[in-house]
Amino acid sequence: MLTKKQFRLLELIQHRIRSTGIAPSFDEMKDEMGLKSKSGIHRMVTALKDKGYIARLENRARALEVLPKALDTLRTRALSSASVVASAPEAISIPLMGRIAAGSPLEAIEDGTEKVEVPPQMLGKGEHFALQIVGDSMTGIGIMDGDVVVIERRENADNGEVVVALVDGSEATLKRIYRKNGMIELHAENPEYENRIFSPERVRVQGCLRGLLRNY
Amino acid sequence: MLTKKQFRLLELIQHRIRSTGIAPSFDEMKDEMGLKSKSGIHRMVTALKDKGYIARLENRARALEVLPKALDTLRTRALSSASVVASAPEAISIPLMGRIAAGSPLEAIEDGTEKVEVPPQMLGKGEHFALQIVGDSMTGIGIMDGDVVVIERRENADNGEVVVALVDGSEATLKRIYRKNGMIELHAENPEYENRIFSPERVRVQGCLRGLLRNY
DNA sequence: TATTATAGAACTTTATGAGAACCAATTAGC
DNA sequence: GCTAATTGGTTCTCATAAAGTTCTATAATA
Repeated sequence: MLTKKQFRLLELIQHRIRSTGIAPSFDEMKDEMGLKSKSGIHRMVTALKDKGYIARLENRARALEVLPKALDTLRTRALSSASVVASAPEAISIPLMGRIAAGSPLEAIEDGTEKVEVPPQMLGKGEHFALQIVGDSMTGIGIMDGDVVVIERRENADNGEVVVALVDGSEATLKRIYRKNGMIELHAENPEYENRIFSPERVRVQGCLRGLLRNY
Repeated sequence: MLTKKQFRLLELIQHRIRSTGIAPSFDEMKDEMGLKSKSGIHRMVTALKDKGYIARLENRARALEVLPKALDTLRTRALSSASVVASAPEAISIPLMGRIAAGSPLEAIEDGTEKVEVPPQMLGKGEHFALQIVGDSMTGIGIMDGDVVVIERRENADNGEVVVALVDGSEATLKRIYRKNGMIELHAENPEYENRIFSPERVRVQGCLRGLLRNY
C-alpha cells in the first residue's frame, strides 16, 4: 500500500531509530532523501501516519514511532531480499581485525589476515571489517562477550550510532556516540559502566556497527 | 477460478511485494508480463479484485494487497516447485521457518520458501533452520527483538541449552531448558518473565540454538 | 462471425518537489 | 523566571512527474 518513496522514507526512519535510538528530524530526512524542501517530507510522513505505519506526536520534535505493521513489512523484506541476492551464493569474507574491549587498544591487533565469513545481506556499500568483542560493556543492547561485530569503516557517524571510537590514538572501544555542546560523549550500554566525555580532538571514529554474529 | 495470466500476475504481484515491500505499478506489471499496454493489466487487476484475491484502493499508486485467499492458492504451487530450489545443495542458505516469541505460537510455521544466508562457520553437522525473534524474553543473554537465530533441528537437548520448545503441541518458544526432578523447566532470560515448569509429556524440543545474526 | 485480448493514446487523479512564510517547542542567556 | 535565538514542524501555492482509467481500433481465436 506504500509508494516507492514512502517506503524508502519508512526504511530510513526505522533504520535511523534502530541504529541511533532517535528519530530523524524533518530536515535530516529531507537531506537523506536528497530533497531541497521538507514540505514533501511532511506530506509523506502524514501519509505514513494515515496508512498506519507510523505514529507521531504533532508539533513535537523527532516524535516518530514505527508501528508493528510497518515492522512486518520491513522485516520480511529485509530477510527475503537475502534470498534474492542468493543467486550469487558466495558468503563474503571480511578481515577480522582483532578484539575490541572497553579499555584495550585496537591498533595492536591489526593484522587482518584472519577472515570471517559474513552473510551478504549484512553488508552495505562501504568497506567492512570484523571485530570480536571482549567484555560486557555493551550487553544492554545485546552485544555479548565473544560476539563478532561487523563494522563499516567510516570517519564519522550519526548521533547515537554505535561506533568504534579511538580515544587519544590508542584506546579503541565500541560505544554509542553522542555529540553534545561541542563535546563527544561515549556511552556504554551497561549501567555498570560510566559514560565518558571527551573533546572532539581526542576521539576518532573508525567505523559504525552494521551487524553481529554469534555462535553457540 | 483464475486464468493462466491472472495467476501469473498474481504470483508476480505477491513476489514483488514480498521481496521489495512495495507493490508494482501498472506500468511495471505491464513490462514484467511482456505486454505493451497497461490497459490489459488494469482489467486483470480488476478481475483479481472481483474474484477476491487482492484488495486495492482505486486511483491510488501501488495500492495493492494480496489477500489470504490468494496466498493459499500460491502456497500449494510454491511447495511443488520447492525441489527446484533445493537443487543448489551446498548453498549457505537455510529456510526461514517463521517467527518465534515468548508466549505466542510459532507464527504459522511457514513453508520454508524464504531463505536466510548464514556464514558456514555457524552451521554444524545437522539440519538447520532460522527463526526470527519477536519480543524481549531472552534479552538477558543478548537475544533481542528482531534477531535471527539459527537452530539445529533436534529432538533432545542438554541441560541448560537454549532450545525451541513446543508446549502442548501449539506454543513454541525459545527458552533455556532444565530438567529437574523429572520435570522440565523453561527459563526465560529476562527477569520480567517467569520460569515455567511442565511435565515432560507436554514439552517437545524442536531444536537447539546454534547461532545468531543481527543487522543494524 | 462472435468473443476476447492487446495496443495505443488521451485523459484524470495522485504523488512529489521547491520555496517561502509562519508556528511551536526548546534552549541559551539574562 | 523571562526573552531572544534556534531548531524543528506546518502550510501554502505553483509546478511536474508518476500512476491509474477509459475508450477505440485491431488482432487473435474459438
